Amino acid sequence: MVRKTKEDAELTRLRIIDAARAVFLARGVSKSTLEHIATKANVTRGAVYWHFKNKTEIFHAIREQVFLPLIDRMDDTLGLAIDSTENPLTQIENSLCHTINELSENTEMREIYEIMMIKCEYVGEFATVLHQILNNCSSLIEKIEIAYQRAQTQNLLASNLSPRALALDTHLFFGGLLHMWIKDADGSKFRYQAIDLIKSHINLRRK
Amino acid sequence: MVRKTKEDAELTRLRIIDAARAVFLARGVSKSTLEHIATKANVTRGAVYWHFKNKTEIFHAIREQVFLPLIDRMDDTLGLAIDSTENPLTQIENSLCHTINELSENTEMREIYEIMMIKCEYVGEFATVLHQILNNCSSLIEKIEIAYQRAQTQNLLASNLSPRALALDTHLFFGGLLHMWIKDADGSKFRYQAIDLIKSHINLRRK
DNA sequence: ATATTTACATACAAGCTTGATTGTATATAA
DNA sequence: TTATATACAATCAAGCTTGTATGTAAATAT
Repeated sequence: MVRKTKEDAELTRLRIIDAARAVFLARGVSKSTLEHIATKANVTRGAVYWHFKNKTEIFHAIREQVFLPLIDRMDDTLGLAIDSTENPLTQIENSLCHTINELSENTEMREIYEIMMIKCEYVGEFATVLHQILNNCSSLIEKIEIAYQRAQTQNLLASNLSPRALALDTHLFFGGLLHMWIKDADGSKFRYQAIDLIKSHINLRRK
Repeated sequence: MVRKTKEDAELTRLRIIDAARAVFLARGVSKSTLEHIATKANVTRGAVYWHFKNKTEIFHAIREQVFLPLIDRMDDTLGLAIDSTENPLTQIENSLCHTINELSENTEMREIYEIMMIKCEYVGEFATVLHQILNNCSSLIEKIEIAYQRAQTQNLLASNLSPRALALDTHLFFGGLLHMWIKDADGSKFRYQAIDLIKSHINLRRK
């Protein structure tokens, strides 16, 4: 039997993506072969080539699985809905903690982050991804800044630093935390205290 | 003419390392060939294999060029000499700014950082490097913590966060900054304001 | 009912990379 | 002065990847 129904085909597409994620994680993107991926997905390279043009396309498919929903969720957790009533600083804290908790519980997301951060070389055609990352950062910073502006308006801030500066500092802190969280695979250095680190970071700003 | 004097041989070794740095930067470590490196260094693969066992050894040679001196310099700039009289917070600030300035001026160092951060896949034999990175971080954090302890003793701190928590926050901030600084190749997002970001970060702690 | 896609599997050609081997001219040690 | 180790260059065999081309059976359209 060869030809499958459309639903079956979509399943094999997902199986290929899942397989690619496992293979990328284990061998790194560059040293992962379409044959590796196909074998892991219990198909042949023919199937892979049918669904994807090449390895790069699979990579982007994996990336989109996690990073497309990411931005939207940020809006929620950062309380950017206008009628939000909670302490903005607490909202920032919760938003960051929420991401860490997601990473802890969501294996798929954790693996994708790990691939993007330490199992991938941003060179050639992958260099464009860097620009996407930079742009994501910009929009994230803006959203954090808005929250800090609300905090400032409500006279909740301990320092007289601008919301912009606070947002940049928070973003860089969290970027660093994510990197360390991922690299600290056994959890002994950063993972176990990530939530505390976030709370300290925010407490430093509370009046 | 083939056989060179010892000094000549050492020069070709350095030429190979320099070439490897350029090739790694341009093509990523995984897709860099010993042939690429040899050609760039104006030698044959025979010379490369004479000086290095394989690509991994070249990688480590490049890494040691920058990261071995790094730890020592940190001791200086962080003012860990006991007779240091300057404001500890200013010393931390200067230390971080000094690293950024080094990255700006020292092409070699900047390229090596870029290779290690976004042109290399930490998998297989490279995974051990992750542990080295984690350990480096630990010692760095300790040194920053000592400086914050001095600041606390001198009653210079605005918050009542522990020196440990402040050091971790600073380290994560700076790690994030380094990553963004490297990724922001055209300098429009982070590089141009890196020094200001550091000063804001430290000012947040000043009484 | 037949024609035509679809969703793969199989086969093939080409290039690339690696490691090993061999060759060799020259420093350097004895 | 001679022997040997050094610092490479050149060659070779083997395997691995990739892209493409072709085959094919079943689903779907007509």
